[in-house]
Amino acid sequence: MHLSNTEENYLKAIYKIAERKNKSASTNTIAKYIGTAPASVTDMLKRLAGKQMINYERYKGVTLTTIGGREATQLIRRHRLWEVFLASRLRFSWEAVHDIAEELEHIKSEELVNRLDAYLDYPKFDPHGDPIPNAQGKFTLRNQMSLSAALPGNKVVLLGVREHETSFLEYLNELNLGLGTEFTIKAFNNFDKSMNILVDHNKETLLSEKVCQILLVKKI
Amino acid sequence: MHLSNTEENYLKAIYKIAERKNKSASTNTIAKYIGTAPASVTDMLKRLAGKQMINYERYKGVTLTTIGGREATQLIRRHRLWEVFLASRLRFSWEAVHDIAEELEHIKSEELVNRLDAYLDYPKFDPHGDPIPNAQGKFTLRNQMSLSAALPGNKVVLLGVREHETSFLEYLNELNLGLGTEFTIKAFNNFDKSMNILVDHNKETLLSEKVCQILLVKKI
DNA sequence: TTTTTAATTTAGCCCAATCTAAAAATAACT
DNA sequence: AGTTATTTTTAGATTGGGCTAAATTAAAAA
Repeated sequence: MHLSNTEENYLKAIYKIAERKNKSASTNTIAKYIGTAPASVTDMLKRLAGKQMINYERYKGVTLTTIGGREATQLIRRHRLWEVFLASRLRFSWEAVHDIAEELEHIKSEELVNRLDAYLDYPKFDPHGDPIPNAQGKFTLRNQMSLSAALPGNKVVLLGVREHETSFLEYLNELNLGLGTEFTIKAFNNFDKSMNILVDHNKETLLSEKVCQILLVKKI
Repeated sequence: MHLSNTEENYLKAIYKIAERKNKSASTNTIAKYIGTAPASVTDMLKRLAGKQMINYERYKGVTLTTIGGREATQLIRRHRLWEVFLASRLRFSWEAVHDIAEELEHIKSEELVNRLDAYLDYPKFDPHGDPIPNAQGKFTLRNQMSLSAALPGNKVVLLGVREHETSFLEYLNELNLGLGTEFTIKAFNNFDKSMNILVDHNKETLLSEKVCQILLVKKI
């Protein structure tokens, strides 16, 4: 089944929304995610339903069908593999890879993505710590939790981020926080749910609640 | 100036036609090259003229403007660099790289193409022997001639091919002819302008006039 | 339960890129 | 030069992907 770039982007959006909210994706949510008018989303949902990619019933929100889910997973696989290529081979910084991979992910060649996978040595995680599905669509799971769930005194390592926006990643760079960075939680501030952490032995940093929720860590 | 993939393809077509025929490209020629109806070409030519990419006058054929030519050259640069990547890094065969590079060439990022160039060590020629323009758009020139111009007794090396179609390249593979292959011209057959060549010391091969015109060689 | 608000869909329009059929301009022949 | 053939352009339609404004349905509040 041939899908246009736009159709693929809708499937990815539906997949990600469902993943986050853990339920069917609504027209409005999709519109906000893609950045289009809700009316345009309705049109596209009808098309995707016609191609058996989603389960669509008027006013009820949508879910991916089996083949729709497979398409979305493969798209994510391509996106994240290209991110690894851009970061590890072309030396792009982690905040630069996302936008370029948004274009590269639409290149249509099974052979290409599998050869790229092999060339990169079958990486399991992308430069933001997100798992890369294998050719069968299976994700590698890992012990990780939101930083919000960690406690003062815990020593943790940063495994991933839930937000890929350039400005956010640049902010983390300024704080010397990158994948693999280890730090200690010095204090939890109950009134605003912010945290004080110690990264380099030399300076203590304040992280807002929002940032704590975005960071994925593991206790060490 | 933003150009759509389609607009870029038209510029590339005009560039290649002008290169071959050494004059302005006609509507019909472009239509045949792109594979669309002449009427569609006329529409597009008006749009490209509006964007100052071509010099267009009704019924007169078109030529690229300075900026149109620069766009075309950069597109060719991207195409050929991706071909090198696919062949040298991902181990694709020379007949497989063209179609995938047709998609990759449209990825819009100056930074990407320049980093790719560096990663590949600034290659000067692609897997079909075509020269790769540098970041300034300059092509590397080389002493080469069509095999048709070589004479019996000459020993030559294959430097390039003027035709990238999969089936043609597969045909060359069967004849053990690849870039860098050395062979001797045993005979020129005047009645049909075909040639007998000797590749591996073991077997003599007949090449038709058409094939001889397509192959680019250098005397050794 | 009725009313108000919010979400969703329909209706009608636009632009890019294509098409076919018909008209117009140029080129080729006799 | 005049007629025919070819090339190119115009006219009008179609499809994908989008829009706004208005209508409809579902959800929330009174």
